[in-house]
Amino acid sequence: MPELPEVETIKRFLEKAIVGKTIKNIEVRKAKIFQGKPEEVIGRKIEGIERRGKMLIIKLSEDKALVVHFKLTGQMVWIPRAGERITFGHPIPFAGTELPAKTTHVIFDINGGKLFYNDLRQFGWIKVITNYELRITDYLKNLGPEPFDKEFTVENLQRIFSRSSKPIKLVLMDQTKIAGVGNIYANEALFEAGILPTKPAKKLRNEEIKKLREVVIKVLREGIKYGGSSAKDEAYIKPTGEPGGYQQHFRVYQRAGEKCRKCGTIIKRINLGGRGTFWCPKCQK
DNA sequence: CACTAAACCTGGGAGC
DNA sequence: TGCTCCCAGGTTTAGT
Repeated sequence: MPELPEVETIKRFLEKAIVGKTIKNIEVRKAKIFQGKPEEVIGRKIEGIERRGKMLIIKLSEDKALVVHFKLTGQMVWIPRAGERITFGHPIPFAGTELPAKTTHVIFDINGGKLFYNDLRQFGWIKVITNYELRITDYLKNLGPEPFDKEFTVENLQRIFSRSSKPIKLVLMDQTKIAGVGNIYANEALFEAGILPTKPAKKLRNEEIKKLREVVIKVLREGIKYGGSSAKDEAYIKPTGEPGGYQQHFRVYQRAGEKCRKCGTIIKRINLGGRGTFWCPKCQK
């Protein structure tokens, strides 16, 4: 799912919707998704929402936090309590259906409304951890730099790329090297940079690395601006229940057989590292 | 060590 | 209708 822009969209919404409120109850409908004890969370106040890579972190009072990974099809939908004044967003109950849906696996009862965790393919998870574990736990500690942070420099990327002969697309998507870039934004960034997805990372010229850094930031910002990508209904939607809009702007992703928006050449598709990989044979070298 | 395929799940859509 | 196959915003693990 959700890559950096989608998780960031969820983060920004939840900051407005639930920070300062208290978790009154949790209903766990699928035990493997909620990893921890509900009683360690019930009664705690939501103090802040953070994002690291593709993970959402909900900071709670008394040294606890929830870490959420949405994987491919995780969603969080906020439904305000009846009568609750809605000051932003326009909640649509899950594209017209009632919540909980059959894909709803965890329900947070929060004063002011309910937060639903839906996940069609059930790959995602929610972990309850302490702030200490937040600092040392490997799935957070081993992440590479955030594309919007100051460590995301050309020099760092030169070092990272020079050490790998793997296709550049696989390196872009390696979370231990760069945090938050997934299949959609890797495909889109490589098109914008004019670089073949299969080009070995160590063969990128300095000019290409400089350009790639810029367009990674650019496509992620665009994704956030449009509220993320909702290429399919059952995967990512915004916490309001509405789809994101970035799929309208895809340059190559899932456009195999269609014309390149820049030059008209037919977009190609191959399987690279088990993932659909799309590119324009004329614009990307 | 590097690379690939399978696993975890539930669909939607195309083709026959 | 229905069957088979491929596809899907991610990551880990087993196998070569």
